[in-house]
Amino acid sequence: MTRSHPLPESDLLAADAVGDVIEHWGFRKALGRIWTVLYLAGGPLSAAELRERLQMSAGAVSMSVGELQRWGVVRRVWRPGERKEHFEAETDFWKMISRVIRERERALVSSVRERLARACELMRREGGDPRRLQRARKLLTFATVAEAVIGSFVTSGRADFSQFGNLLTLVRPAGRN
Amino acid sequence: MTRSHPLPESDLLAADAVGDVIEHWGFRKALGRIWTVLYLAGGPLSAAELRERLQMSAGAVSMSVGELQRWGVVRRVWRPGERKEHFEAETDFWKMISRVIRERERALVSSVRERLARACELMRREGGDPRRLQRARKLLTFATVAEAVIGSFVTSGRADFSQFGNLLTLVRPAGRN
DNA sequence: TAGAAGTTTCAGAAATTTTTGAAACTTCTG
DNA sequence: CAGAAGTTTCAAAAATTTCTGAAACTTCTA
Repeated sequence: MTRSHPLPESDLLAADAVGDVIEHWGFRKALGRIWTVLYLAGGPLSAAELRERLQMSAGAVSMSVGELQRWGVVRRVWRPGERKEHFEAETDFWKMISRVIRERERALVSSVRERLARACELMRREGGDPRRLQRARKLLTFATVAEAVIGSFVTSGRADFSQFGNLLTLVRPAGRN
Repeated sequence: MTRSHPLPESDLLAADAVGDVIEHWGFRKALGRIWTVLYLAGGPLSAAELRERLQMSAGAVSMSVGELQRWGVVRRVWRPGERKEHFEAETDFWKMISRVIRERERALVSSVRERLARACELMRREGGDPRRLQRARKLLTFATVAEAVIGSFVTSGRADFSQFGNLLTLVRPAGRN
């Protein structure tokens, strides 16, 4: 049985900070806190330990580690002789970030691009003010560029966007830099 | 009085797509829809027109355009002879994006960096497993790099991250790419 | 294989966010 | 200056998200 283990202040601070980042990325704050506690722990913890340290219900821990696993951010590990499941944090930041971008950001931007394309097509057929269509096309171009940038970011494994400089400029009005 | 003007399907499609992007960035979906309607309209619209086209309450329109103005994404324009206020969309994508990043993303990452630094400091004093401190420091390094990258992005006006390649690598484990 | 240990599920509770609608307020006009 | 037109504010309602806790389920052990 696990001894009581009131998370030290320093861990709380870090976990909460990471929680904010993760929330900003559209996940539940709890996911970020759990990952951080596992990461700082340096080794696998059981669901019960997480529960205890983060004061969550059994259900919340179960759902959260489930989601974290689906995102490849936490792994389930088997400890010989232990009855409980244990969980450990993925430590490769790049792996985690690129996966989220690949699966989520990409899906969003591609869906947006598709819908904008459909909107342009509709407008074209409807006829009417050509400048309106022009503006819609500008939105579409932007989405297309964004998609390309994200794709390159994910596949190159590098945060080097310079090759897209001209495309980005394309979208911006003439002036400035 | 404004004639009824049921937003064409194409506009709805586009507005909703942009709404999703904006929601992803942590704003209300309605803000994205309003901006898009204004953007596609190509010229100023009154609150009543927005209200009508987007089927929102007077209060919601007022609050939304207020927020959009605070973010510099929509401007209030005065039309001589008109009693109503009118609003028009900012059209410089870069201006809008960089401002949001400057004011919001930056605030987040800097707050996170500060808190992580505080957590490291606490850990150092508390003593205990030095590897734990090491891990916390790694988080801090990452936040510091992220802050630098964002800063450069905003000030250079360019999506060129290449100069940070080595720093990013610093944070990643040895292997790969 | 009975039962203990551990985990997942999910309906409802709680918390949070967003919207409404109407009153208060402001600004114009005759 | 009275009142009409337009806008903002904000408390309460509605919608949405997240969490809880207990029952159902699974897996291991004796």
